[in-house]
Amino acid sequence: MVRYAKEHKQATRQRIIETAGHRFKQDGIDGSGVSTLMSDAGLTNGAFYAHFASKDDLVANVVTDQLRTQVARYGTLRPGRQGLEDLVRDYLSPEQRDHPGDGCPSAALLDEIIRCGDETRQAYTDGARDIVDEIAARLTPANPQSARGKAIGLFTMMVGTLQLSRALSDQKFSDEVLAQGIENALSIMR
Amino acid sequence: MVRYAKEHKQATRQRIIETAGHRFKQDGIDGSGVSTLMSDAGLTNGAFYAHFASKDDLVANVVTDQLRTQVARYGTLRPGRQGLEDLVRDYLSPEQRDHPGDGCPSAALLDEIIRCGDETRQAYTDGARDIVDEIAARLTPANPQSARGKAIGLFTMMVGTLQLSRALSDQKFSDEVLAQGIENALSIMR
DNA sequence: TGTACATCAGTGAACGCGCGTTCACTGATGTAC
DNA sequence: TGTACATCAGTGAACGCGCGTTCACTGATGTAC
Repeated sequence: MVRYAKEHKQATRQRIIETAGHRFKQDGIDGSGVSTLMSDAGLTNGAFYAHFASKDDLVANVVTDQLRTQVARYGTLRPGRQGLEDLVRDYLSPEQRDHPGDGCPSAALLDEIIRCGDETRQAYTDGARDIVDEIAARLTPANPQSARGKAIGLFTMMVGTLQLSRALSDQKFSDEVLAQGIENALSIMR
Repeated sequence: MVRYAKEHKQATRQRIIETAGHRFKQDGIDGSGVSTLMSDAGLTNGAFYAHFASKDDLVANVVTDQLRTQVARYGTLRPGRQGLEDLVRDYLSPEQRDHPGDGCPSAALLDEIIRCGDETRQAYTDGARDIVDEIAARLTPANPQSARGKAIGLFTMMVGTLQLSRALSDQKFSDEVLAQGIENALSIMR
């Protein structure tokens, strides 16, 4: 009765979501056509609508997936503040800046998510909440209230710093922004 | 010999640049078509190419204009840290969040500028330098080195905070992000 | 074991649409005489 | 003072193109007997 392994279509769908995530972060959501996205996944454009109701539907799924991946990173870090410090140094590195496709979805897509539909913004909101919680949990057991405020500050500053460093065409200035970003992040954590 | 006042065409050009700035910040650069931009300025699409070589050319001019306007705001503030504090409170207000068309070009366009051509990114880089200088100048006469680092941190955090607050579909969370953003900004200034 | 059939993930051409851009034209204006 | 002309900011229809989406079809697979 089942001609293909029952995981087959699911796996294809997941592959589309992941390759689309990479492409969206690199070229933008508006800048990535459905044909390109499918070609990235080794398929042709026509198959798209067997997996998603619309491009918007894909976008919402990609945002969910990207933020889940982002949250999952926290599980792989050293415990407590040390792990957070590692994350900051990696996040605000020239490698991250120069490879947006492999990096943080917030830095790459935040502006575009603002103009997306409810489903996508809801998906982003849920993911952002989880990230803030993860950061806050590492900043304290002592004072949860201030930890949460600092977590928001740390997150927003890291996102803004990475974006600014990517926009600057003067590499020296860009490097300075990244380096100062690390200093400022560590200072917020203190 | 001159059929129209010699400032006439210049004034029209400036009007296009300003109305386009508003539209870009509201709907995005990719999301704003040339016909819409011209209609905003009270003209029809055909006249566009009498003023600009291409849409890219307009974008570069808009970015220059927007950042110049942003820098000019600093001249209207109370002197020193007090003026900066006023700016922070205004910048991270629900009004700013809910009216991107009238607000900060960095928060609204940074992601898209990253994917623009050299001319636009150069225009942004020059403007960002001026803004960082303005902020740094207000943070100190005492220690210029650390003031510059703090200025970068303040700027990036404000941009990231405004973007995040706009993306969140949960208003309570969004309000929290803005309020904490003010706390965090004042803390960096200290 | 072999053959006819049902399933369905994926194909690829086609659709209407809005984009950035071009261009022949208009019509209000100031100049020439 | 009046008329023919040159200028040029702006008009609006048209262009090719790539977008998101649709759809009739293919062909590899497992099932039935």
